[in-house]
Amino acid sequence: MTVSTAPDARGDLFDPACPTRQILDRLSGKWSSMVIKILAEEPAGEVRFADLRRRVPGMSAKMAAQTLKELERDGVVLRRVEALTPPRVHYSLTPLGVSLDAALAHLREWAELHAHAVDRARTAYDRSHDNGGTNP
Amino acid sequence: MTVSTAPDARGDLFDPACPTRQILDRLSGKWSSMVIKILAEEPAGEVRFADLRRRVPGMSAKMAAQTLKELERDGVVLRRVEALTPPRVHYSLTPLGVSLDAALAHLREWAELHAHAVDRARTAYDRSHDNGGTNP
DNA sequence: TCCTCTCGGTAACCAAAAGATACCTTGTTA
DNA sequence: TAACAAGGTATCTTTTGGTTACCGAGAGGA
Repeated sequence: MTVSTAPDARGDLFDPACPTRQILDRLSGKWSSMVIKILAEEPAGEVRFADLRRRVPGMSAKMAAQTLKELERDGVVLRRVEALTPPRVHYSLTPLGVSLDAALAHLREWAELHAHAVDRARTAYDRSHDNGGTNP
Repeated sequence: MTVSTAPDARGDLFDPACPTRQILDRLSGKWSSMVIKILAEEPAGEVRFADLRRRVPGMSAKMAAQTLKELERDGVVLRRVEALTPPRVHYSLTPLGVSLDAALAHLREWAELHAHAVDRARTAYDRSHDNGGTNP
């Protein structure tokens, strides 16, 4: 069951047949896709908390914890705790997470391929709309 | 802080100047992907403003206008105005937009395929973390 | 011994952005 | 007169992300 007919549970989910919104909502976080990419690129598969933070410059501890918690809740990331005295926490992608990264890779590819086109379109739009020359 | 003036930010997703990140940021809007999907699925190719709003329940007029403007600026959406007395505005995907929709389709496919898995993971997580388990 | 640092977070507070709601325009039609 | 068409603007609230401080244990240096 994907929906429990609760329109006001999380804003307004209108189309139950379109889970794209929910998935993109997860991905819409500032750090989610980056964390997924880091975990996907790790040869050992596992990355420790502080290590992850070092690899994503600018991500605060709070955002790291929050992002990882969300991804763990979605079943995309696995959290493994070593109960040592300084507790070590390792994060890795689940198989689900690996497949998500593969899907995400298509979007990354598109972005890299068409970044220049988007940039050109933006420049042209700004020039023609934002009093670029027809306003003495 | 972070080195934001990296010349080869094109391959570095973790640089804010990376175009891939900007694209993903643009898509992270609440309505962008939905609008793209609506436009992509339209057989006639063009959708009118009020028509689009009717197909996306919950999207306010302001957000519709704002989202469409952003997408138009990115060169993904084309805006055609019929200068009638009640002005008719038609929106359609550009070829760039069509290719973006194709990339997005992979993510949609993933979402539809794994929506139940994500949902299950969430339920399990909530049950074991929130208050379902052992709460001392 | 004391001071500090590390690790994996959490809690409180704060700024900014996103989004929603309400009201406005302009001209025609019912 | 009201409604519709396609928005614009203004204000409000919610969400998001960032900063700082803190915890509780262990380890290292002075």
